Amino acid sequence: MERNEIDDSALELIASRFRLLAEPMRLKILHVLGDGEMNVGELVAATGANQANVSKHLGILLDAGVVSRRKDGLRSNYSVTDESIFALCDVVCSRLERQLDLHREALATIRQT
Amino acid sequence: MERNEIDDSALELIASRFRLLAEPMRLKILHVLGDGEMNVGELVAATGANQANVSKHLGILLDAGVVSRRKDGLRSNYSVTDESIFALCDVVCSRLERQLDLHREALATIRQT
DNA sequence: TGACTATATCACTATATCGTTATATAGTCA
DNA sequence: TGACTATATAACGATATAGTGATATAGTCA
Repeated sequence: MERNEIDDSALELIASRFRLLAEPMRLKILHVLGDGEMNVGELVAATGANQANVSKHLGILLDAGVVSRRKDGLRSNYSVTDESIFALCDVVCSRLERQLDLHREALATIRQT
Repeated sequence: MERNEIDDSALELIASRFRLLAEPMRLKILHVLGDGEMNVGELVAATGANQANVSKHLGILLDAGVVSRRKDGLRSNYSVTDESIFALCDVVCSRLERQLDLHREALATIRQT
């Protein structure tokens, strides 16, 4: 492997991590789970989504190792184990806010000329 | 809007930011652009991808405000304007490395028992 | 045991988007 | 002007995946 060349499988790995967060519903689930452990029923109520859909997304997050599952009788309790998720969202939010600020400034500048 | 409820359009905005980085080819282009401004031909050579494909991805990155374009005659020179991209990749890479370490440790533990 | 409940999974449709070929656009230079 | 070049765009097939209704699975409790 050449220096400064990037391994395609590494790229795919990184991309798949971002793909995980590229769905609004998964972001919503993770945000809700930020308050602490919750079972599927509670998540369905909190997100307003279909039970099958919530379960599917939880399965995807579980496979990726972002959340963990604690079974208790009929219930499945999920919680976030990968806190770096929140760091990523913070970076994105800050950047988006800054971008909006810049646009606002640009508009103001145009108006006053 | 309720407190602690998240606006769906905000979720979509954040998700779209992650979606931008959820493609190996775009990550490759951004990584190459990390070394400095480059035109499309150079990027085609550096990535080994099809010209139409590189142009399309550059267009997407441009629309998102992640890169900027400086036209010079026939050439289009692109450069990264949103450095937060690299911060995001760093967080993901660190986390992936850590996850691999944990798996390695787990395997080692099993072996020695 | 049998009715009931919570969750996971299956099968399916709808949609988004990647990569590609062909072509349009626009700048350069003889 | 006309041939040539660099980039952007259009059109299209292939693939991935989100959301949904139906159903399987497995635990609970009378």
